[in-house]
Amino acid sequence: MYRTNTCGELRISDAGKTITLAGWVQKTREFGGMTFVDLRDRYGLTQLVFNMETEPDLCRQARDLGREFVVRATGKVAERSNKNQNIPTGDIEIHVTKLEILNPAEVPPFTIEEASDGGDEIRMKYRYLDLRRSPLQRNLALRHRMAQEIRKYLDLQGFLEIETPVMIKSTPEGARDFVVPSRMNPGQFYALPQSPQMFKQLLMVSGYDRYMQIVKCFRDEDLRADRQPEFTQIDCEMAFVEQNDILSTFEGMAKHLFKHVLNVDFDKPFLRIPYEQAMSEYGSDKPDLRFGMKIKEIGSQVTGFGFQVFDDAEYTGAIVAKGCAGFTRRQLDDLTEFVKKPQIGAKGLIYTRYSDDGTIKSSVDKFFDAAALQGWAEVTGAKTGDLLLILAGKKEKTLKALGELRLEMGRQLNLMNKNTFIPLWVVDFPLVEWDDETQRFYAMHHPFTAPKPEDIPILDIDPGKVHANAYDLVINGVEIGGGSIRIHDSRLQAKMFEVLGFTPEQAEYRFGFLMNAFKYGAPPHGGIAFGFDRWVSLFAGLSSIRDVIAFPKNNMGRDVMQDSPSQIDAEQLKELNIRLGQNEL
RNA sequence: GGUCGUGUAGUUCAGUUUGGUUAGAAUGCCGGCCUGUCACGCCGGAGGUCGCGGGUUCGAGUCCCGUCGCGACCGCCA
Repeated sequence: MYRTNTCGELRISDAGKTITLAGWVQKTREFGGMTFVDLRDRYGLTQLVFNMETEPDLCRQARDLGREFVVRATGKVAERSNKNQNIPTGDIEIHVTKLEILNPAEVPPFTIEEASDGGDEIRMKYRYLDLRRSPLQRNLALRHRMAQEIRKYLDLQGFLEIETPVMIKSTPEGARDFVVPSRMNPGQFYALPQSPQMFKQLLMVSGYDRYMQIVKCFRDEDLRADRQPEFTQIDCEMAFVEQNDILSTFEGMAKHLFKHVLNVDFDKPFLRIPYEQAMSEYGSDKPDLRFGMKIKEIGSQVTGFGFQVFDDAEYTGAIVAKGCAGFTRRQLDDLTEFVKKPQIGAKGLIYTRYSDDGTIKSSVDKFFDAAALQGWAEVTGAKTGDLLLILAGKKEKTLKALGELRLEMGRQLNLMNKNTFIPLWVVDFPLVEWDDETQRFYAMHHPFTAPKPEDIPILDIDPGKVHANAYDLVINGVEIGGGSIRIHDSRLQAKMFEVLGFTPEQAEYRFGFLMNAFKYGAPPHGGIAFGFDRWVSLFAGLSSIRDVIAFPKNNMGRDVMQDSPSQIDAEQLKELNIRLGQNEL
């Protein structure tokens, strides 16, 4: 046997046993007469002891060990005279009788400990070293645990895990595709799937009425801390269901995960909020409900006083920051700067302080008297001691800005505890959105999403007003997953393509196989897909998904360890029938 | 495509506002001392194209222009 135990399991009850451990040297501490070595593996840290008086050769050998040497040590488990409360193996140590260096190591560029001294860049370059650290190992173990629990739950619900192809047909709708040239079919390309959307719908047509897959998806779009070019979805589809069947099945899955991974119970059903309410109350389609501070419309209260900004505004809204009447001029200026950033895009910020001493002071006192300001308090629910923050402008933009301001206040006031989880369903999304640039409607979810039956009559007249049977699971302001009931009627699907501005020929070229399939008895069906990486990072309390992916890419889509993407030889290009443009040569 | 931040020792950073002698600290590394450490301690040492290129200047880590890397965000992501 290579080793008899791991570095995390020995306890005081093992004292006296002769054991063999193998692992990495984390640190050596040398004294005149003795040497301590911390030996690490995936399971923990165990202290090895060498005594110069009793075993001088071994002790000298131990002193030559460097950080991250791979060693095997045999010895006797002994109770420590000085115990370490901080680690699980802190009551024991190993009196080593045999030490083997399995592999020496160069000095690593950063320390491989719980908290490394290395920054992101160097740790990404040496990802295999960073992955040795316990925070990363915990994250990947959490990811594994969650994947197991998901499969366990869905298996019990009768879902089949079915693999779908990775090389598929390119569909220009939605995100940009990554493409793969076909050597055997010169000039033609596969695409990597943005999701297995059409395949899972075909599986419904084929009668696999409960499908699931934990699957890689690929989107060639610009990245963020929570977006990678390749990412993992928990992809699911069900036949013979209505929206509520799907929501309750996957609410069950979410609760199962919370219970069995974090030991968090939810006794009540998740809140369900229509899209329009989410937008009007939180200025976001993924509201963070860990705190209130709802947006209140105050337009009718503030117009007609001769204040141009309000009088001309399509919309005026406010949020109440509880207990913030004491904000300094400096703090308010900073908030104004915040909302004026181009990313937020507000023209300015108006505020009213309802001070503890009863005085009311606003940044627009010239136009509004105390009675008017008191009226605002009544409409918004602002009390003595509160601060009212007001934005005005175009409705949609102003709501989004208020939503950002609300989140900023939530951060400043520490209202976002990462150990509190408030899940909700956002429902009744619009079916399509208008794009000014290309002068056409785009599917908000995807082109197979079913309109709400009661809205079908206005699909021709006013597509922008049609609601969809589409839903998102949102937890703490993070969109964890989303899905819809699908269109299973080929005539309605054809109508949908028409609304999206496809000619019948274009629809046939891109989606013909799906529409054909629907002619042969498609069951009513719908599904959902979850961003697995985001869900793991949420459970891990992290804001970047990179720390829950073993080998992630940076924000330019590069793997800085492999240094990919990279050029390929002329020979390979020739074989693939690809000629590069002048810029790339 | 855009906005912002950042790049100095193996590593993490200070120094840049106001240009001026030999660019510092901590940690890691190497050597010495130390028999109960576990962030060990003490003494000593090595270690720098200040991202790269150009410009201004008597003089540039510091100012200007360009460029590259990294990070965050907006657009984008059905």
